[in-house]
Amino acid sequence: MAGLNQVQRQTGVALWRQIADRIREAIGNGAYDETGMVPPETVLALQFGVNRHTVRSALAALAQEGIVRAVQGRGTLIERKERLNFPITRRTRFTAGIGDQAREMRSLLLDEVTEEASAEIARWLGLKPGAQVIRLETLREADRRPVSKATSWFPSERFAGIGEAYRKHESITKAFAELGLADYIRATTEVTAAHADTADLADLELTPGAILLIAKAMNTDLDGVPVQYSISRFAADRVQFTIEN
Amino acid sequence: MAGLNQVQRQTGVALWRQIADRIREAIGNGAYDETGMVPPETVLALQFGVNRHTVRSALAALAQEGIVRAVQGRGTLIERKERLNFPITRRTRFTAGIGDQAREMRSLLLDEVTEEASAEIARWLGLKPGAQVIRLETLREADRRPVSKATSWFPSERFAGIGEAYRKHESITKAFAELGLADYIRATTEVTAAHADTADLADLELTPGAILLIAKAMNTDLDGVPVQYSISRFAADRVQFTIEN
DNA sequence: TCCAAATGTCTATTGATATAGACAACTATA
DNA sequence: TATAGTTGTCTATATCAATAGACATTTGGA
Repeated sequence: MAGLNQVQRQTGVALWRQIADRIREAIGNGAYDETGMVPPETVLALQFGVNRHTVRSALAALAQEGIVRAVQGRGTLIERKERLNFPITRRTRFTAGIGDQAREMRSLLLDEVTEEASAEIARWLGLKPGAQVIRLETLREADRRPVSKATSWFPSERFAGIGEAYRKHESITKAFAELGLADYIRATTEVTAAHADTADLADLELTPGAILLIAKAMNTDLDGVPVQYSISRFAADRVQFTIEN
Repeated sequence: MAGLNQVQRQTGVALWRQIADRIREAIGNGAYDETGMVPPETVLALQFGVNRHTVRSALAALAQEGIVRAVQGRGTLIERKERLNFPITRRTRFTAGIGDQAREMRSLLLDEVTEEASAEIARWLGLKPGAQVIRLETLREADRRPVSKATSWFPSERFAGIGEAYRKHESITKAFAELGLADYIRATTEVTAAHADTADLADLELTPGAILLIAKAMNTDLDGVPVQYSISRFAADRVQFTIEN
């Protein structure tokens, strides 16, 4: 519980938002698991050193997100807490990696575009700048809650029709298989964190100030030839990455 | 440059702070590298759709952080942009990993405590709960800028005196070597992201709302016996992790 | 030397944020 | 069926955040 009662003033971040962020994280970390409830508003106000109304603003925001539900006379109940574990290995696959952590996994194809590779994409895929690549915009959900949004690039020639295959199977692995690539390997992953921009806020159903874990990944076939480069943006309060060496 | 002009109102995060965060990130991503300057205030105000005074608040905050410096009549110069790359492999070592990305690396020992292992720490280190462990609190700096703050636990019996050794060498690797452990391996790393709490804000010289990349790591000796468990908190706008498989 | 372009400063006004206090409404339980 | 404990609602006030406009000051180049 220590470290929870820390908020700062005049920083451009409203107190109610700082408090909402702290409570959301505390819930995710399993504090309050014994009671299944958030402490009373008066107690939280005392802990954070703010007025009860300020705490109420924070709880209202969390209720809006569906994380808690206030019941007059009883208290504020915790509705949902989840943090998926996403292992990163040579054999990283999104759907299989989530496995039984969610009952229902969905992968939606938002957009498919054939375009010329930028310098960066060409470098990652080992192509000449300006070579044709297929770009897929995808959204992944676990139990109907958006988990990540990804942009993926594929060499156009080798993987023509991957968009259609992905839409059908809702899986990169199966789409690759349909196009004759039976196996592939995660070569590199770069992880950073940043604030969500407006588009991500909307697609991932987040609130401003929310954090994204960003994974830039390159997959190769068994011969080491790049087959996919992707930039995935994960809602940081819903996932963690695990790297096993 | 796309996606830069996105701010939201009435979210508990002041516009000037949202704008400051976006500009800081844009600088880190190498936008503005051609000129070495941030666009004029009037241009930024137009891009973000806010008043020029609001942009000035954002730039004032960045100037306070030492990232930009405004010069009347000329413009706003970029003073500093850095994002260290931190590779995560079986042979992950902090100091060697940063390598030549910084001229000067420092590792400070803030605190050393011998305590009983919590259930979680005992599990990670393969000890019985309540076994004696040594906890080190450390702060790492690159070119005098704090990069990460870490809490590490070691089996007390095997690594008595590691605090002193670390203080002397400013390196876990060298401290291990002095205590007879010539080599070790990074077994697992868990990566999450969260908002910085007050203690981290102070130690890492961040502003509220700042993001941390959090790496929970376990190192073993060559026989697979755990030798260290650590929780490191990195300033997200100063680092990225790279996982090579 | 002048002028365009940029940052610096000031005043005024509006809306969002935070505090303060009082009381109503509801729940569970003694 | 009281009553303690909790959330819900209302009013009032002070401070911060954002907009708006005007003008000063500095720089660099035509």
